[in-house]
Amino acid sequence: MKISESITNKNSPTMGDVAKSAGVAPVTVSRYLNDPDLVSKRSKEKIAEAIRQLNYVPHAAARTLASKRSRMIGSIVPSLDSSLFGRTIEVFQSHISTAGYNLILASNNYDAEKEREHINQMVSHGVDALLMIGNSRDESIYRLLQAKNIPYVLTWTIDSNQEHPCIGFSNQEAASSITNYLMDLGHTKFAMISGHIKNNDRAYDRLKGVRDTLAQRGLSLADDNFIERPFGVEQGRDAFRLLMCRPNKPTAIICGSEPFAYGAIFEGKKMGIDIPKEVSITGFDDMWLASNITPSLTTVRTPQQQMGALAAKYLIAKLNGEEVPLPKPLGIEIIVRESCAPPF
Amino acid sequence: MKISESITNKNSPTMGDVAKSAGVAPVTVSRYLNDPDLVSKRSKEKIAEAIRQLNYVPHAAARTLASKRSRMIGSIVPSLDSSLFGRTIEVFQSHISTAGYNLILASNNYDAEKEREHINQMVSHGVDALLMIGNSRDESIYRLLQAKNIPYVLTWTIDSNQEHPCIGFSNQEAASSITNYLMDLGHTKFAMISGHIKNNDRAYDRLKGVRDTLAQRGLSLADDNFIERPFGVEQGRDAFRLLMCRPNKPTAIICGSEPFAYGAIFEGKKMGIDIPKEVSITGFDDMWLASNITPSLTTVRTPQQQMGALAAKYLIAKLNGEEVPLPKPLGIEIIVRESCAPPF
DNA sequence: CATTAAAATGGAAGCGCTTTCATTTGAGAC
DNA sequence: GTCTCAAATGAAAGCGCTTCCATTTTAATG
Repeated sequence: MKISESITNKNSPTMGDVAKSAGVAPVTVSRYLNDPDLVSKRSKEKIAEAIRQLNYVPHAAARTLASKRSRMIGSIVPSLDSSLFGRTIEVFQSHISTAGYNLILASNNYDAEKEREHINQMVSHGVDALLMIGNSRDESIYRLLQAKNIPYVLTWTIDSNQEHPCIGFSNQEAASSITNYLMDLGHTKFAMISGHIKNNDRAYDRLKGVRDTLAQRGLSLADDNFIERPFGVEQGRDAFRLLMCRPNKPTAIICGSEPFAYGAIFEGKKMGIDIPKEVSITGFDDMWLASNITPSLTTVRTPQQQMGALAAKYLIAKLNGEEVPLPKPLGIEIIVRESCAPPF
Repeated sequence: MKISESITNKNSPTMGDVAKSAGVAPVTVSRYLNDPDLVSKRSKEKIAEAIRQLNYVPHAAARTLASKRSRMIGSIVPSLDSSLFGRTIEVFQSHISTAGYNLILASNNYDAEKEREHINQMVSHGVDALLMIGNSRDESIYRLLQAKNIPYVLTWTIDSNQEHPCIGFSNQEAASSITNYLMDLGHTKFAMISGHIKNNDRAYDRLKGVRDTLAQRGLSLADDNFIERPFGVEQGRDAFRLLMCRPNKPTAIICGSEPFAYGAIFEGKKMGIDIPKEVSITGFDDMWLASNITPSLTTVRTPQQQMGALAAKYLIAKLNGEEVPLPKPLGIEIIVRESCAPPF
């Protein structure tokens, strides 16, 4: 598309202007834009020329109002501070953009009330579909979306009740796998560093996965070995120090989010604690640092980009009126590296 | 705001419905929404009640069409893959959200043509303002925005010609500072790992900063000591290996982007090259790893979040019709850590 | 060349809101 | 009570597009 200079004063040219200039009716221009097959070759050429000359840009709000389709898809993420959701969103945006949709994005800083407000605003803006992270939100939000007939999809989670379409993986299973892996190595004294459980089903499920799996072999997570913190490397450092200064140290620390694990490893180095000899550390997500850090991090690889791509495909298919099967949970994978060893 | 269930069928309630239910004219409801001071207390109460009962959500597209204000602000970033722009955007979004604006976001993957398309779409969507990164784009884009009277701001850059409002810092000066710092340490054999220069004024300016500053002391950057790569840790590793396998190794490597520096440090460890004894490494941006990595990274701290906040403030003031002075360049700061030392 | 169906086009209504301008209402001053 | 001015309200137009339905044109066929 070319952007040229012939823009008149304040007022942008409208479809009517294009029509006049091309010698056709406005409705023909509309068809040219929305379904070119309905327009003759001759008209097509004249219209194309007029559009170029006038530098016409269709008025999306008017289209939305008339057609009840905004060609916008909304998304609310908990944070853009790490690249975690950024990677999902980037892929998502790229896919929907190819299909002619725009992304309207908000970050809610892990605040449920803010999320609700953002969703409301997005509904008001007439988003055609919505991508959300996780499944910790009020029922009324889903009801609103259903009432307004807005397709939506939840990522980073699965919905065991099959009530909502999810493109994600089982956080519980993932946590379970990594717990089993550590128990297989011989660990019995566990700790977990986790994000805040409240309003965060991912964190909650991971905790549950750890607890249940431990229980299956008669173990448990002592209350003071479960540390809740806001996400971040520094918080991981703090938690690690707290844990390792205790008389009864854990031999394995499961981190519910990767930055915690990085923090633990950094702090271990500073404290002169050998990882994995003295304590094993696991991460969650497999971000780029995991393979580069020393010791490299044993972690769970989550399908960050795949979720973005599949979520986009799902929603677009839905918007095209196709019958889409409820997506299946995605697989996760334990990436074994150097940060874990049998307890000494 | 409460989201309740009483939504009728397909059709959402309109302002007319609210008006009827409240026993006032639609226009009064409009005033209630846009300028409540104009409405009597009695009407206010009735309208509030009606809105709650009907679960009315204003139709943003209709508002946009009628008022010529979309309450959306657009932004195009080169990438969301690292958290670099994510942090700026997160703060930006949070600020504009407080002022009642929504963010419409696209990532263009460092592709100029994609950016142009996205801008066009955003203009079409009637964004009230636009945030862009850097200053490498066709003049016609600026002309379009000016013609449409859409305020915009460029971040991560300054505009020496004062043609465009920028909230940023001088990449050239920043690069110059770090080069001087290294020269002061005694280095004479320099290399640089940089992102692709084309369509990236930030990368270009940093290179220029290095070259010019070197030249001031009679030094220069040998052509094959300048390595251009896509951004990323792996690329940093590759470039580092390439550089350090040469007969005539550099003693200082300036990285135009932080992930390159991380890659260099990781690869240095793998190759058994001592940083900073054998070679000094500098980064650019001061992301969270810089202080945690071993050796910790001497780098330039860029005001990532400040730019987001100031850009939001600037645009909102502009949209409120206030006279806003052209923002001044932001300061940068060299953060000295462990990754640099005098050449041996 | 008439006939018919399909392709291409146009007219008009209306999406849900804001804007402009006109009118009504209320409060205070004399 | 009457007058005045401000506050509060309303009626109507119209933002730029799409949708629905009707009409015209074209191409295909006997």
